[in-house]
Amino acid sequence: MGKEKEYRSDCPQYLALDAFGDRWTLLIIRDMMIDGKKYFREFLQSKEKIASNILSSRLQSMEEEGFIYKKRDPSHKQKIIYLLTEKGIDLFPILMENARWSLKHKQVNDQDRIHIQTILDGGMKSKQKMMEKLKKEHLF
Amino acid sequence: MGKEKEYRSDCPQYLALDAFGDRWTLLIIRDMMIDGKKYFREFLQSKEKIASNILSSRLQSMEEEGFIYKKRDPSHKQKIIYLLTEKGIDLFPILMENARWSLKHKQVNDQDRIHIQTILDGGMKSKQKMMEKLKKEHLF
DNA sequence: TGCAACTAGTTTTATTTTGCAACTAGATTT
DNA sequence: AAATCTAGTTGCAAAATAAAACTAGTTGCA
Repeated sequence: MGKEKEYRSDCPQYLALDAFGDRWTLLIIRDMMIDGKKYFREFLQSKEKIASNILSSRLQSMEEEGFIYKKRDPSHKQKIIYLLTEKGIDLFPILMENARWSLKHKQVNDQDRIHIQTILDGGMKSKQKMMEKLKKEHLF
Repeated sequence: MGKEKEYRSDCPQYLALDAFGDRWTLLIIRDMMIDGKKYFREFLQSKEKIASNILSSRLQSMEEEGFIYKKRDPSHKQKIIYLLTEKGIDLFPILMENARWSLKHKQVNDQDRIHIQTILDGGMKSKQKMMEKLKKEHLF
């Protein structure tokens, strides 16, 4: 991992998008944060139907970027558990702002609308609570 | 524009990323919101050096999505002014959360760091003020 | 007035990313 | 023992982005 990544600029926006601005990263983070998914097979089953080669590639990049880490499942030799790092958990506010925007401008399904609205209605307190919860579940 | 866009899911995250999750949209929005750019040539000159065919294509998509609109420049028959709609201005909080994340996790240039930190330090009030300013500048 | 520089693109070709579907070797379940 | 599961891998196709050259018209300036 001696390869230094090349950047087109050092602007905050560019650096953020460079880290997680591909088509799938935030969707995988959502699967982990909102739906509690942690296995490769579970991510494959999301509604958006990511291809396995793309999932494999994204998970690797996300690990290299420091958003997630891998753990063996003690109950099954083949199963890998994917967990969020603190850096990954720090993406939660971005997911929330994305969701807020969608609630205002898109036709969102009712279940998600209620769930997201509940978190948003709780303000900063609610957001921090969710993040603390994620830390408890993911950081060992 | 009778073509109904197809969606892989109705999840808020997916709908948001479908609308602005490509490689360039938020960078162009940044150019408009943060750097006050409004002409094609100006966008071409950003540090990330977008290709003109990509810029042309993205601007069209952004207009179709309802983020921006075009206006003739009264002083020059060829010049087109690109302006943000309210829907586009509603992307500002997302840019701010992206920037916050970068300030924490990436090596951001000092000038941007100071500017972004100032806005973030002002909390909700500061954010709303920026958005009101954008509305005054862009909505006619 | 004529030419250079400018305007928002457009075109062509190349590269990268994503998509689709089938496959793999090993582990677990029936 | 065979079927099903695990996290991938592979090969090819489609879509998005990248790079560089080009275009027709407008403006500025000598």
